[in-house]
Parts: sequence; structure tokens; C-alpha cells
Amino acid sequence: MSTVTIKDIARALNISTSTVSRALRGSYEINQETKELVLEYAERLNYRPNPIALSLKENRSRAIGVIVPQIANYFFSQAINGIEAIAYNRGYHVIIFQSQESYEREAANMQQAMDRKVDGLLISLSSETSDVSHLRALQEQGLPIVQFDRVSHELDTTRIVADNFGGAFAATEHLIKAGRQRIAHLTIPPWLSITKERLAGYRAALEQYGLPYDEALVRYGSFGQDETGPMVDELLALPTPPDAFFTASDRLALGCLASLHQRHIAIPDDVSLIGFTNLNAADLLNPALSTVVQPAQEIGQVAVERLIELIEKKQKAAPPSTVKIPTRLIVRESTRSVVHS
Amino acid sequence: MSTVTIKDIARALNISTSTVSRALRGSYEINQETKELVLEYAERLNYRPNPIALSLKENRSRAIGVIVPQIANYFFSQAINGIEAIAYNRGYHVIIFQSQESYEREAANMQQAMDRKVDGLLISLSSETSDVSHLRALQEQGLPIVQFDRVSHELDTTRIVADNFGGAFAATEHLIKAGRQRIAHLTIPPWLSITKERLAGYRAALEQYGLPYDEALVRYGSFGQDETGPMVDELLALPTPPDAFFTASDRLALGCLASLHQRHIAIPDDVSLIGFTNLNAADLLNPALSTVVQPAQEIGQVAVERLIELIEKKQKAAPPSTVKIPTRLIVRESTRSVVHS
DNA sequence: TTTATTACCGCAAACGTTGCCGGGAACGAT
DNA sequence: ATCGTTCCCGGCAACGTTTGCGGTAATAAA
Repeated sequence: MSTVTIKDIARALNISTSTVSRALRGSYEINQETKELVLEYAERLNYRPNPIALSLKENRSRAIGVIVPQIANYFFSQAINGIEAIAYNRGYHVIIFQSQESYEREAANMQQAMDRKVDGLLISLSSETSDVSHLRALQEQGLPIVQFDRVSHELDTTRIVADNFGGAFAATEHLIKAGRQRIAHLTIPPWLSITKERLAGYRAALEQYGLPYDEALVRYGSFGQDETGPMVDELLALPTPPDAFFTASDRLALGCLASLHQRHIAIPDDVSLIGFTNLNAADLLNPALSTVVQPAQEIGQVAVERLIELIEKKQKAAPPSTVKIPTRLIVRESTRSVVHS
Repeated sequence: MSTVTIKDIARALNISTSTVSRALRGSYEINQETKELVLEYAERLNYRPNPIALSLKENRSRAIGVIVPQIANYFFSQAINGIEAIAYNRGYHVIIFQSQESYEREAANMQQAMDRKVDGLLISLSSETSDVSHLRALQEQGLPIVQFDRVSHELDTTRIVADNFGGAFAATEHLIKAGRQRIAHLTIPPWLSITKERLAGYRAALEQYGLPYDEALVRYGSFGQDETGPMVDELLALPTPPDAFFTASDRLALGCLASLHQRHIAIPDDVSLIGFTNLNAADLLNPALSTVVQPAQEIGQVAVERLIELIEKKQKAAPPSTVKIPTRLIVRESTRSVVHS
């Protein structure tokens, strides 16, 4: 009802809509007096330009779409905070989509985003996504895209990721230095970029310290229900069971911790545990959990900065590149070194 | 570029846009053959109606706005999941706004939501918000609004909340039955509805069991940085310090736990601790944390259902009412009863 | 054969905004 | 007196879609 339009102002002031429009954006070809008249009246009626009309006309929305697997995840919600902070400063609105780790929903989200005419897209792939042709299609249509965290290398975009290799290397090295020899790696679907990088870091550390790489110690989970129980059981049933667990996600770390508790395995006495997580309560767990933390907020910030750069200098923006943000190793009780008697 | 419009179809098929429009929505006054022709062609070109044009024309968006203090919070992100699940089924898009616990940002969010012509608003108030006149203004302009979780009783809308009184009563009662006598209550800003209700539940339980209510045992925090340290110190310095802590939020529970750890206070031996939280790792904390859990997802679902009802049956919808969703008490190690020698 | 009915379809306006084009008034220069 | 400028403003189209109204042709009823 009460939304006041440019027409209302024009009618009330007995001038044309074009004049009002120009006055509002301070065009030089409008009389100073008229401008002030319009500005004042618009202010008084609390006029707000209709962004929908604008979008329709200009075929853009001053909004960027963010597609993440889920927001009920500390990493992603932190990343979104980083994104929003920057985006709002630069005059962009942020529209959040959750793929819920489903390829189908992800594709639908992208369609939605396109329908809503987002000016650019920030995406972290769902765990189901291995085919990125739909993304490539959008990109070829000229939509600026930046990938972050879970990225695909089959898509030539700017990518912002944590230093997964370095983080995994540091975690593994830390375990080795604490005297562990059989380090299990519980990780996420193998086709994800972050999985490969973390696995590579893990292997590199083993190699550097002369430990063998044993495929039997590496287990891949999904993001679905808790599957850590069986995984832990299998690992413990090995001829020479692991003396340390290095997990690649929040959920796996918590699941692993719970499973070990249930089986009355003492941490860090029997086995050591370290996660690649963004849990904000890691130091309050039982035992306090050593982790490799990723600077989620910073990743979001850098990603959106690059995206906006892409949107605004469309033609001559910096070429796609991959930015690695350093991770940080935090050592806590769960990886305390134990004197073997 | 490639977005295909109704005009393109019309031109290609040599018919008018009106015919295409009507064919697409299956109007009875279009020849069956023509319909099929249009449908098939539209399908082939992957035609998608432009929601922006629709919004402009119909002055609505088939979107509902959700304003929450922050999404980096398990309760709210779960609630949003509940909201989205229902909303999408009913053909509504969800736009998420974060007030970041700031009154100003909340107001800006509301303005944004209005500008974007949301069909309805779901809101959980920021902790800074005590004046709701801006919300009332929107409501009086005919915007359907449903409040959830942190609600104001100065605004006559449907409200969906957890049974805060019951939950707090149960938690307090549980502590008392476990032998605690001096129960401190660390809570959030006093003007929030949930604060009052929880405090009331706490008092009611004390009263029922004949324990005195001591104001010195009740401390109010904000949602800002961790202030639990000083609060805990003050409480412990009391002539007769508390033997139990009942906290009203995730953050307070964790902060309290950390503070107690730092001060080498044993839980539950020295003091007992129970939270009103939605932490998904509560059972993995040290010690496992007893909590009153709120069914966040269900709250979101019920809220959005009511909102959609309001949107669609605008005139004769059910009158505003307050719906209480039951909470659940989960007893864990942190409130184990200790035999006093 | 005329009239009424039916089945189909196109025109144009509208939603709010911007930008191109054009045009009138006032003024200075020739 | 004519021309060129400058300053200010309005008309109109367009973005994609829906919808009321009108219109044509064919068919059925009289």
C-alpha cells in the first residue's frame, strides 16, 4: 500500500517522472531548486527505489548468490559472515542457498540464482557433485563465479581454499613427532578437492618421516549419517591397528570421538586424535581436541572480494587463480604424546 | 544473454505474447494444438519465467524473509532448515537476514525485506531490540509477521516459542533432586521474552521445593564477547557460593564450562552444570553436558506454516496465538548427583 | 439467411524505473 | 534579425509478464 514511487512524487510536484528520477540521482541537467524540492519531498515520504523494477530494467540485481552445502556448520556460517561483511560494504546483497549436500538441489539453487539475476556466484560444491558442466554452462554465459573451500579443478575459476595440504602435513607431522606410527585417516568423499589435498599432505608427511603409506588406514565417509562407528571398528580390527586418527571434518572428528568413547578407547593414551575442524568448542571436548583450523571468515572475505572484482571489472579482471589461505595447527590434550613403556 | 523470454517464443512461433502466456499457464481459451506447440518449444529452450518481472507486476515475490540474530548458531541454523523445508514445498523462496544482534541492522534488514517485497516475515529479535515500533509499522501496513524464539509481547502476532518455562523448571528441578541447594542462573538480557520465561521457570521450581530465590545468584550477560569469566568469579566469591550453574544459552554454557575448567572447579563434584542449549556435541564435552534442548527445526516449521497460512488466507486466518513447543531434558554427566560426605 | 454462440487469439496497458531524444526558453554572438 | 548555445524538462520506449477487452472466424441455432 504505502510504498511511494517516483510517480507519486512526480504527480505531487507536478513534474515528470524522468525529472524526478534525474533529480534523485543528482543529474547535472536538473535545476538546483527542483532537485532540492524533489529530494526533500522524497525524504519526507521515505521514498525507496524499488530494487525489483531496477533489476528488471538493468537485468542485474546487485546481489550475489552463495551456495553452500549447509549453513548448520560452523565453517560455512563463518564463511558467510565474512562474505556478508564485505558484500554489504560494497553495496551488494547476499542470497544464501543450501544444497544440503545434494547435487540436484545444488543445480536447482543455481537455477534459482540465475532466475533472480544474481550478479555473481560464490559456491562450495556439494559432496555429491562430481560433474560441473552445469556450472561451466553458467560461466560460459558470462556469470562471474568464484569457488571456495570445496572446489573443482575442472572448472576454470578463481578458487579460494585453505592450505589443505599444509594443514594435513602439519597434523600428520605433529602426530609422528608425538610418537605415533600407525596413523589412520578418516576422510570425506575422495573426489572432493579438499579430500585429495589433505590426503596428499598426509602422505607427504608419512613419506618425509619414513613411514609407510597403508591404504587400509584410509577410510572415506560421506556427509550423511554417522558412519564412523563401523569405520572405527574396522580399523581397530586390523592386524596392527592404528595408534592415531586424523579426521578430515567436524562431523568425522566428533563421530570418531564418540565411537572411541563408546568402545572405551582412551585418548590420548591408547590412540591419538586430531581433526581438521572449525569447532568452536574443541577445547572443551573430552579430551580437548587438537585441530587444524581453517580461517573460514577470511576465506569468505577473500572469495567475495575476488568475485566483486570480477563483476565490476568484468573484461580486464585478474585471470583465474587459486588462493591458498594458511591453516593453523592447535595442539591440545587429544594428541599428547604418551611414553610407551 | 541466453535467457529466453515469452517474447522469444512468441516471435519464433509467430503468435502473440499473450497467447504464449496463456498457453503456458494452460488457459482454457487456447487451442490444444497451440498449447502443445508452445509448451514443447518452451521446454526445448528451457524457458523459465522471470520472477522479477512477476514480482514487479504482482507486487509480491513468493519469498518470505527470515531475520535471525545470527546463523552461526546451531539453534538458528536448525530452525532455518525447518523453515526452508516447508517453504520450498509450498513454493516459497526463503531470504535470510542476519541482524548480528544489532537493532540497527535488524531495522535495515526489515527495510531490505520490504524493498524486496517479501510476502511475509519471520523474525527472532536481536538482543538489542526492545522497541518494536518499526515492526508494528510494517504489520499495520499489512505485512504478515510471525515471531519465533525471541519474541516481543508488545507486538500482537502469532508467536512460536519453546516451552522455556517448562524447560527451565525441569532443569532446576533436576538439579534440586540431585541434591543442589544454591543454584546460580546465568542468563541473557533481561528484556528478552525467553529470559523472563526461563527465569520464571527457575523461580517456580525453587519455590516448589522450598528453596529461597536469591537475586545475587542471577547474572545477566549479553551475546557479545565472553563475559562468563567475571560472572563466575563473582559467583564463586559469594559468602555461600553456588553448587550448581544453570545457563540459558549455548555460549554461556560453553563459557561457563571453560571458566570452571580454568579455575580447576570439578564438575560435577564441586558444582553441577546444565545448559539450555542446542549444541550437537554436548555429549562429547568434558564432562558430558546435561541440557534442555529446544526442537529448533520444529519451531521453524511451525512458524513458517503459520506464516504461510497468514499470507494465503489473509483475511480469515486464525487469530494471533502463542504456540509453545515442548523442550526435552537430557541428563548427562555434568549434573550427576554427588554424595556429600 | 440471419443471428447467436463458441473457440481462439491479438492489442495494449500496467508494474517502477531509466535513458534517449527532442524541444522550448533564454541568452549571447554575429 | 538570425543563429548557436546552454539550461532545463517532458515524452516515450523498454525490461518480462499478465489480463481485460475486443475482434475474427467458424459453427450452431433460428
